[in-house]
Amino acid sequence: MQRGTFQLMKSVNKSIILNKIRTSEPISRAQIAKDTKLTPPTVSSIVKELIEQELVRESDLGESKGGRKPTMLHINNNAFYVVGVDAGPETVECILADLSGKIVERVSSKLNIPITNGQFISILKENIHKILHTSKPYHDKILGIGVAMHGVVDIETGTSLVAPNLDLRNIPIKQKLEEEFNLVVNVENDARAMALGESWFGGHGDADSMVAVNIGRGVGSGVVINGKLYHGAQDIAGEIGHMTIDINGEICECGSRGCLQTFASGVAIAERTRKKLEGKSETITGEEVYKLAESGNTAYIEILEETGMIIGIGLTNLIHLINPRKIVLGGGVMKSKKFILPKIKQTIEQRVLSPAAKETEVTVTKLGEDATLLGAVSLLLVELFDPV
Amino acid sequence: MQRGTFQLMKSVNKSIILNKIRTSEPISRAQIAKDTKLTPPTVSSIVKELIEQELVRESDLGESKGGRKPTMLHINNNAFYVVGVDAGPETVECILADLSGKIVERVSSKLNIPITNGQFISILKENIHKILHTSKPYHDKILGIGVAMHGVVDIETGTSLVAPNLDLRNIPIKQKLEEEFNLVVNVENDARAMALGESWFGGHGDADSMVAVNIGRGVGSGVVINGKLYHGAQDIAGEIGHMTIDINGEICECGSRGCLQTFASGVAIAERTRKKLEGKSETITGEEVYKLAESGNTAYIEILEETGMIIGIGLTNLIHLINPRKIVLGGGVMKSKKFILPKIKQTIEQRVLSPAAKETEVTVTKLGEDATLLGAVSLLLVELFDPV
DNA sequence: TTAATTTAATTAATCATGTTATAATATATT
DNA sequence: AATATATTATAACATGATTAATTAAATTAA
Repeated sequence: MQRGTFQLMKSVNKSIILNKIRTSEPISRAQIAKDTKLTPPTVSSIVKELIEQELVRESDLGESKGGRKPTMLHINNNAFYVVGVDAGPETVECILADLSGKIVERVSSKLNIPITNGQFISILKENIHKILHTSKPYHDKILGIGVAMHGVVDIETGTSLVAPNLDLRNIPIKQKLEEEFNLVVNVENDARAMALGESWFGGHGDADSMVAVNIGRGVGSGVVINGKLYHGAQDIAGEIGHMTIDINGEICECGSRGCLQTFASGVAIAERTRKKLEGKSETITGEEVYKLAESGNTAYIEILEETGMIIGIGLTNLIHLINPRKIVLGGGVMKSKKFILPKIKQTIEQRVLSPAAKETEVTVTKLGEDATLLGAVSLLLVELFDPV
Repeated sequence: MQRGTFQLMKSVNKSIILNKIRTSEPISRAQIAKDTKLTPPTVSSIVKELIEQELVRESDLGESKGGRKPTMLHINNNAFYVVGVDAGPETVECILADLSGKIVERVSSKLNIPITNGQFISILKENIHKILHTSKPYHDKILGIGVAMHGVVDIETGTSLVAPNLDLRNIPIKQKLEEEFNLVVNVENDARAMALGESWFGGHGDADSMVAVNIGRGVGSGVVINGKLYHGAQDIAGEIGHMTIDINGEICECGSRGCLQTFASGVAIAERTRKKLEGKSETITGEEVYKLAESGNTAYIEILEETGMIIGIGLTNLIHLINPRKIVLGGGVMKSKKFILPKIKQTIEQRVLSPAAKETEVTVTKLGEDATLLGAVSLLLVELFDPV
């Protein structure tokens, strides 16, 4: 357990002030003191340090409230930059972003499967080199590299233990990239990174807890409690995709029956459509189901609504167990939000036990395609803003 | 957020030391310093305070390891006492326990249903008065009253919002008892209290996370993370009983279909038995199923094994979402552990995704009948030992 | 205008509490 | 007996929050 030291005391306060500025800028020293209950001298001295570190800057004076005008404070978004990598099952995307999540550089590559561990690492390196090459002016301001990797990740060592879609195992991502770039590297599962990015950049104020669920090729989620990712004892907390909701259901790729993923993933929706509506040999994709529904075809609308209902059941189970303040949904399947989201909400409303918890806010991510990339970036920002 | 103050620093260290003594007594000051990384003077000065507060006492000298003999420290279990109340659906039990959980007084009453809010409060008061009457020597050492109440509880106000089996609502337990006894009163849901008691008294060392599941009349659970109960945003975290595991299952009393509770509770087991094995009019209780299984009747054994398998599916969902270090099972149904527990373990082993998480330790509570009562007691001990 | 009042921020003195260094004590080993 | 080592205590020091006083700049009242 963390000892009580002077450093602890200070870094707690520093983190409180920094986050206050981040979430409420522009804000004056006096206002920070009022809101955080810290005393004015404490706020002043810490702000002074933050300004010296260039993390915070002063701007023009604010409006007076019957006395001296306050000097307003802001985060200096250009103080530092972070490299964010989204290593998905088909592509590697790579960005350079500032502290506000503004993307200043972007490159990407397709992955040619099959691929070896070495080739995969090479592609990561190549992309990051490209980003660094085109962004020389920022070089001494780069905090590190955040990698959002699909599959199972060991966070301690930054190793991808299982990357199912690439059919790779035990890729020492952190080690190889730290060797190559001499920068701090944090690796995290992609759904979890997305959750952190959502909590960081999604404009959720200081919601104490949040779960972000990615519904696409698979179904994954990340749990954020008090601004930090909750991993659980063996790093599988939030593994919602293989939650059994139908003990007699279809067999899942994991070997069990009736996992949420066998109903809700893009592939599963397509499959269900085929069974219900088309001849067995017919092929249809999730995307096409959405388009047909969008064009007003009620049979396809029903399929999507049913999907929403089932996702709602899964989320009700999640609410009953984790009871987060907010749930944020993302991923390809949520492109059909028009049909799916209302049913999800309705199902939760009907099924959640406690009247208070029925209010759990369920929304679709506003970060769109870049949610995971920004999540990768936030893997490093958390260390800067919440070092405790 | 908690500010960084000198008090914080100190209470963090105090709590570290107190818990170290609690979990490792007898232990010397020097050993505490080594184990906790605190410096010897810090340990000495805090221990001095703890001895002055009578929370800690010195005993005889320990064995020398080549130098001065260490003076060993212990928790002074008789320094304080706590009243613990288990307000179940049929009875009210009430104990006085010391800091080690040793029960020194015990009384209980049957509840005659129907009952009013006023009558219920009266019975609580009556029981607590009895306990206090027979334990006068301890009076000035009583820390407070912990109440484990079945149903939905608002922890802030200490109000029982819904007590389904008594058919009562909005009972202001905390307020009424604080008025009557002028002692601190903490109220908590019974399954959660049991979880805290298990983590406190169950000999789990310092497992970082634990879920205790009560399977009896209903199915409930409590989640303990870092020694503290995790409540979630609206106090329903751990509500495992109404987790849907069969979207096409039987209708549950909550209105949904296929909740875990419709398979695993004592009543549900009896019902399933009737459907499978007996004529419709036949009545059999969960207890009888166990006895018949115990006597070697394979049909009944199968029913219990099936129950174990289903509970295993529910727990697998829980592991995937919360991923606790340990799961502890209690409640009436676990009397059939001989038949149920192996199947639970087997199911988890088969279904959990990550090899590491398959190792999640699943055990039956060692606290037995008193788990919930000791949980009620621990509601106050947490404040004493972990004030941060 | 000028003086009084209010709000903002800084400075200096103080206090709480952990850390470092040293001393005191008791025991085991040689 | 001499030396080394473990345990605990004490004194001097360092860190960083807090309190109180001070300066600064604006608004409001006279």
